[in-house]
Amino acid sequence: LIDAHLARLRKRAPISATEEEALRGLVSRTIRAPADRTLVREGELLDHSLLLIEGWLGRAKDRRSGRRQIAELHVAGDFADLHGFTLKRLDHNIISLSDCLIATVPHNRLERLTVDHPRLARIYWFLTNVDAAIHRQWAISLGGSIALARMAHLFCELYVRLEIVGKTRGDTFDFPLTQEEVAMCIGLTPVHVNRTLQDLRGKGLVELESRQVRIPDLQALMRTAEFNPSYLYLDRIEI
Amino acid sequence: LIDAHLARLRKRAPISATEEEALRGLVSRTIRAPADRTLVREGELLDHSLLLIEGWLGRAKDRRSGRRQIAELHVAGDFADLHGFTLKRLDHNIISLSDCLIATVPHNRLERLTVDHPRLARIYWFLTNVDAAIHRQWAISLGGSIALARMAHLFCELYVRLEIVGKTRGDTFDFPLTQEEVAMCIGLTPVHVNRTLQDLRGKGLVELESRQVRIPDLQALMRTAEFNPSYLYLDRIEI
DNA sequence: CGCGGTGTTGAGACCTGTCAAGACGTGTGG
DNA sequence: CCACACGTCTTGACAGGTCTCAACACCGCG
Repeated sequence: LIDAHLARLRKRAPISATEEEALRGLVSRTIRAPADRTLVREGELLDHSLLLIEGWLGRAKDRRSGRRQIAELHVAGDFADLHGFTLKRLDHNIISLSDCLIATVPHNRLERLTVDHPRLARIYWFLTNVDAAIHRQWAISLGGSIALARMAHLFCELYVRLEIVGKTRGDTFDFPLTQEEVAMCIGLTPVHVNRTLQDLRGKGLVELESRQVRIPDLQALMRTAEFNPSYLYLDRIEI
Repeated sequence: LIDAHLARLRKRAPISATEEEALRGLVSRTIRAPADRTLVREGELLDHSLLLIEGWLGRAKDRRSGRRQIAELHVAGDFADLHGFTLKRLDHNIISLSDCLIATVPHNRLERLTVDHPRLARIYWFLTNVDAAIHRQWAISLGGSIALARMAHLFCELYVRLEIVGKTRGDTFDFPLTQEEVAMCIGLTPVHVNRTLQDLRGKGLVELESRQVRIPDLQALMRTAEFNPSYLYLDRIEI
C-alpha cells in the first residue's frame, strides 16, 4: 500500500526491515476521494495526516476574489499534510485534483513512531523541509520567471518527482489537472496557460493531450525552466 | 544574547528553566558580518546553523540572468538555516542585508539537544514548518497579487514578526533594505518598486524614509494585502 | 440530442519591464 | 570648504507580457 512512500524515503536514506514494519503500521484506514473535494480545511484541528497512495492532491488557498491559488502538488507516496503533525492545524486547504486513494495516519501513531524510531522522526523532519524547499522554489519561480519558464519548471519538477515513485513511462506521465488548475499553480489565467502551452508545444518542449504530458527533450525543458533538481534533495543523506 | 529567539519560542510554547539553559548552551561563538555578504553558499556541507541575534539576513537564489531572488527574510531571533540541520546542505544562499550579529550553533549540539529534550526537537521541527508556511504564503502572494498587494503583504508580515521580538516602536520599525532588495523579495524591478512605494504612500498605507517603515493604519494595510497572520502560527501549541 | 465543462482564439486594456537620464545624499580626498 | 564619485532614489517614454472579456469549438456524458 505505501510502497511509493517507501520508495520516496529510500531514495534519501536506507530503511531497515524493522523500520519498514513500523512505517507500515502507521496507516489506520484508507479512504477514497473523488476529484475536486476539500479534504482538509484551513484552521481545522487535526488528529491525523494524509498519506497519498494514488491520485493527485494540492495545497490551496482561496483568495477574496474567489481566485484559488495552489502552493504545492502532491503525488503518490507523498505525505500531503505531514506538517500538520507539528502545526496541529493548516493555514491552507488540502484539495483533491483527481480521484484519490488515501491512507490516514493518526497523529498518536506518528507520535509513537517518533519516540520509538528517532531516526525516522529525523527523516520525516527532513521531508517536511523538502516540502519547504519546494515552496521556496515555487516562490522563486513565480517571482522571477515569465509564464513559459514557470510552466516549464512545473513540468520538470513533476517529471522528476514522479520518476522517483515509478509513475513515469519513458518521457510521459499521467497528468489529471485541467488548464485552469495549472493556472492556479503558476499564477496565470487559464487563457494565458493555454497560450503558453501552445508556445511550449511549438518549441517542442512539452505536449499535453488527453491528460498526459510528454516531454520530448527533458534537458531542453530544464534549460528553459532554469531547473536544477538540487532543491528536491534526492541524494542520500546520512541520518 | 538569544533573548529574541527565546521570545519567539515562548510565543508558541512555554519553555522551562531547564530547557532555557539547554538552549543557551547551543551557541558556540558569535560572529559579526557586514552587509551584503554571502554567509552560506548553496550546496556547501554544513556542520552548524546560524542564529541571528541582530540585523537582517535573507535566503536568496541567483538566476542565470544575474537577477537575484529572495525567498525569505530573517530578523533578530530567527534561526536562519535551521533546516540545514536535517538537509545537510542548502539549495540557496544565506546573505546579509545589513550588518549582523550572529551566533553559530554546531549541529552536534543540536543533535544532543534533540536527544536530551525531545520536546524542544518538536518545537524546532514546528519552527521549520512555520518557515515553510512563510514560503508558501510568499508563493501565494507572488502568484496571485499585483505589485501593490505584494508589497503591502511584505510589510504586514515584517511588522507582525518584528513585533513578537520587540523590534517595533509603535507603528514604526527599522528597515535596512534598499528598494532594489525589496524588488528581489517581491519579484519586481527596482523601478516598479519605487512607483509602488509612492502608490502606498499616496494611499496613506506605508511610509518608507531613511531606512524606517511607518505603517499609519495596519488594518487598512492588511486589507490591501489580504493579509491573514494565521500562517505565522502565533498561537500557543501544546507539545 | 443537448448540455456543461474544458479548451481555443481574438482584440483591446492594463500592469510591469526596459532603457535612459537626472536628482539626491553621503563619504572621500584635495 | 569644495569637488567628486558612488550608490540610491526618482522620473519619463515606450515596449512587452499578461489579463479581461467575449465568442466559439470540442468533447464526453446523460
